Amino acid sequence: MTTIYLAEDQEMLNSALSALLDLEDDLQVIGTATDGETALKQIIDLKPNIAILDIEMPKLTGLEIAKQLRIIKQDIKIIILTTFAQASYFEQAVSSRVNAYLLKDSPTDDLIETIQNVLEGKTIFAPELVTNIISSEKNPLTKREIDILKEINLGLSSQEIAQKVFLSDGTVRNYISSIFSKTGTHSRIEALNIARKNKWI
Amino acid sequence: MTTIYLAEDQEMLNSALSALLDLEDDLQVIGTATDGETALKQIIDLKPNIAILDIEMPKLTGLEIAKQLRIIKQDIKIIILTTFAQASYFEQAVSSRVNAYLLKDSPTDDLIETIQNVLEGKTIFAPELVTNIISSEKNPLTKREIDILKEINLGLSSQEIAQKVFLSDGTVRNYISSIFSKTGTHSRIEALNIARKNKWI
DNA sequence: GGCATATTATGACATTTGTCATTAATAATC
DNA sequence: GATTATTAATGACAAATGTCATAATATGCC
Repeated sequence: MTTIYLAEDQEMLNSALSALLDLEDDLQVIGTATDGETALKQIIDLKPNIAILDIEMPKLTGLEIAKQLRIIKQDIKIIILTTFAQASYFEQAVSSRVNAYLLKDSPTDDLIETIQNVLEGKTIFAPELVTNIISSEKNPLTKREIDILKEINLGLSSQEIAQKVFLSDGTVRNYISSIFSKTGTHSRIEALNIARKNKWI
Repeated sequence: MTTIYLAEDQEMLNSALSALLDLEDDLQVIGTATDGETALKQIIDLKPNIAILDIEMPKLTGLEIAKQLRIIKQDIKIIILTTFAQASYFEQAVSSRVNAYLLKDSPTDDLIETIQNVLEGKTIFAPELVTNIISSEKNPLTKREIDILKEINLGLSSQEIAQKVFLSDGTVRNYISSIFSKTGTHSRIEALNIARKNKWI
């Protein structure tokens, strides 16, 4: 009997998947969570054979959970299940030696098949990934620039940002200018659009 | 035997739910789709007792499907299943005499219970709706203003917008000024944030 | 030790943005 | 028929934004 832990923040999908997986007579879902923190604690506690992890969850992402589990060298197969074919996510998954990376854009049969394959020691990456991958540039912005871009995102003016982060108005404007040249843009909104597309903010 | 049609664009949830519903011995899923257009056609064709519809789908939203089905007076129970507790969605659902409105933030048991209740003629609205509803103001912007706001969203400058929509630069700036006063803001990014929150763009 | 990068700052400048008053032609509504 | 809302425009002005040159300090790296 293979034990499974499922972390997925959308309750409907969470309960539907756990019910379905439980129906397979060689699989048993021994726990589920809708946030990352609970998931990590319980996975360490319950020691399932397999963890199926969503990426975007409250408190802790699935990728961070995977990283932690590899650090403490827990013997577990990890399947990442996500909406996003984002290159940066994919790279993080590879570097955490995840056993499979599957898109929610696939049917449940694929998930069950993936579970079987992973159990046999195979590493599975969804074929759609190769074609649909959204290759985001690696972030060229410094910490300060990212901070300022986040304030821009809230709609603050240069002076408001200056006050909030304790810088001079001129300095803030210089940083913004630098953000523009690094993103190849000339306005706040363009820069925000690029940063959002690449998940820099 | 109750026949069900399921329209949900996320394949994983789509297949998980149809498998689960099919397990109930008084329910039968007679078709599913991942886009609204196909869904509407097949619902008219297959005449299921119940349609479970996601709102945000390609080509046609679940709410538009509901509206169409009411116009042609097809005898069908409609359950809207969505992530969003958006007041505007809710109102549209009510005006299309939808039989239930359920959040994906609920477990599958709730969905099955809702199906039973709807069959008995009850109208069900998720209790979380009442507490979590995101009350978006009704859109005070004119068509022209919305058009211009969409261009702003792309990061265009006043002049670029002027060229694109064949207006003078000054006129564009006047419209933007008007958008600000209607949204109670003083900058493009603030206005965009408000418009996004309220789903005006 | 030296080089590159990040952080912070100032001053100056052109351009853009946002505001306001004012005008005018169409619809749409009462 | 009068009133209101929408669309469109101009001119003028203050404020904000974006660009550039220049410079100082701090930190990490070869």
